[in-house]
Amino acid sequence: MGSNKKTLTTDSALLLDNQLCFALYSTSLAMTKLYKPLLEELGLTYPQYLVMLVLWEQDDVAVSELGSRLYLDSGTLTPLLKRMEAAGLLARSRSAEDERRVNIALTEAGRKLKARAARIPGCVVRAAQCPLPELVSLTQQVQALRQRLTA
Amino acid sequence: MGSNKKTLTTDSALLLDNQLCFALYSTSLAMTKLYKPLLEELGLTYPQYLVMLVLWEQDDVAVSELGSRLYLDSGTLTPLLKRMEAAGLLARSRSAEDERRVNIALTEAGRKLKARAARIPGCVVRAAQCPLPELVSLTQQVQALRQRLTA
DNA sequence: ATAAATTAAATTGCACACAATTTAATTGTG
DNA sequence: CACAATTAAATTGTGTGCAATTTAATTTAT
Repeated sequence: MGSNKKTLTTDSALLLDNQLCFALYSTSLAMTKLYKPLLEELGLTYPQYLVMLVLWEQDDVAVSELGSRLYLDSGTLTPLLKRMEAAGLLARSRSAEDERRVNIALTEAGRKLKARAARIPGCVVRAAQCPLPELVSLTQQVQALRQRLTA
Repeated sequence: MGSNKKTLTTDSALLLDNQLCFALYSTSLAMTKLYKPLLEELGLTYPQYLVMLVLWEQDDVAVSELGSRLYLDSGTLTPLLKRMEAAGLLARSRSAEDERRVNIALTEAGRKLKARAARIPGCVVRAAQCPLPELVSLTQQVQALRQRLTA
């Protein structure tokens, strides 16, 4: 009985649909697909949109600052920011005080894009077909989990 | 006042930390990083581990079946499965009944790997520092969201 | 029965993610 | 002051994800 129970437990722990990690992974990818057509109108990919969210909150930040807000490293951000610079959304410039740092600042076109992005959150909430309080609660639970995982 | 309220609402809707999508995205990436050292011992990447979870539940499935279980397409799965075949974990073979299909079957080494993977869920739950019932509840909420998004 | 439509994988091309390394600048220590 | 340690970006290489297309097999409709 004892070993039988252990086997059952082990098996159920390896079931795909019992995995929180897979729920997060597949739902995050589904979210990205939902954003895709909305962001295509703005000429942004989903990670680029995240960069814009940071910059619309606080312009002129270092790459490392973007990285700590988004949990991404320079290996991801450097090429991504170069593409966004080529698209005319932002400018990359070495900091004068600390030559190691590269500051990222929105261009006028980048700032203006915020107005066109304003409708996106509403579209997403509608697609989620879920009461706003539940979405807020779910967001907080997932953030709390992230905090424990990155601690 | 009316336009002021609208502006405030729009702004808060674009705050990074109010985005469920970003919570899911960043937490999913954090989860993947948590798995990385555990899976490295087994010679698996995280998406490859997901393939193994499916195959340990049901061996000998078509690529399309894997895709619908994992919400991934052949563009992702084909090269991934070729790497797993090269690693000796599974075999790819054209179906006799339907020559369009490619069946994926575990090798003996692939089946045996399940025993070594058995300890992984426990490690992850421990790292999440979260009561099991809460993890189960969160999993179900995220799955429900995925269902609404993919509907 | 056969042409058109559909389906299943594979392929191609692009954009992430990230570990590991490199380069360059700054900080800390004796 | 010199020099080791640290820090910030960039680079390199591997492995996803996915849209769009291609190839080949099967199904459907006529």
